[in-house]
Amino acid sequence: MKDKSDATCEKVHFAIQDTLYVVNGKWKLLILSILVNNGMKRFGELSRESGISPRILSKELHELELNKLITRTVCNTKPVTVEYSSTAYAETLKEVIDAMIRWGQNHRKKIIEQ
Amino acid sequence: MKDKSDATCEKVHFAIQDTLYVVNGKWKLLILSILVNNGMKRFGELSRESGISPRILSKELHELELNKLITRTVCNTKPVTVEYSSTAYAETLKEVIDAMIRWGQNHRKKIIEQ
DNA sequence: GTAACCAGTTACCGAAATGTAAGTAGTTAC
DNA sequence: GTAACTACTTACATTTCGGTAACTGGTTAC
Repeated sequence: MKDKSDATCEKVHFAIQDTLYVVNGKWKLLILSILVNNGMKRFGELSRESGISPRILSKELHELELNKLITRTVCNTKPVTVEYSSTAYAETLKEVIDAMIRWGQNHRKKIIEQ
Repeated sequence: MKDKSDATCEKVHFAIQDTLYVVNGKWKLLILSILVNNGMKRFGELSRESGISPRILSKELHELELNKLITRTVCNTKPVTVEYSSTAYAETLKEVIDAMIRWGQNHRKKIIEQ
């Protein structure tokens, strides 16, 4: 260790693992970025716009809801529609999402330049 | 879409997926955070401090090296030791790493409070 | 009554990620 | 020569992830 105590290192270790545990996989951060940046979406819209199949999307939305990152609202339309929105808590992930978007855009540039 | 064109949404989509592709899995961001925040580490140190088994650590380090995020230096010690360091390019990921550390620490607090 | 739309769910499958345990290879100390 | 240290690699098993296809259930329009 150069400049941090063992305990601090351990905290950092846990912190990263905790975050990864909540937003793991290929899709959760993408779904959140769509909802956080564009507001409410219906199930079908999310599926089409993200390219996620219904089975996976359904599972991911359940998990995000369990972690209080999105809300699910059933609307009294005919046929029924369901609206998914990001919660205020999900806004706290915006920092992570935006950092990843910026890095990905920059990385793509770097790769193309070569 | 509320405030963004389809093309912009698509770019955001790609950007997130690109980032996830480079730092996928349970371990890469943890390894990078250790190297970025604490400087050079040897193979054994990394394995012990992160709790990653040699097999996985070796694979992850190879992939990080391929993406120019770390460098591998063999030292003329007896027995030979190998030093891993983060590159300048890895520093550009610090924004993502630090955002994840902050979010994870805050999230853990939230969970414990309940 | 049959086709269509919405929001899923179920069954099944293959690939990828991760883990454990043991082994390799070079060097040093006793 | 045997044990111990370094840095891995190999073989194997298991778990998790993600994908396709088909199906359910409720409603509406024709």
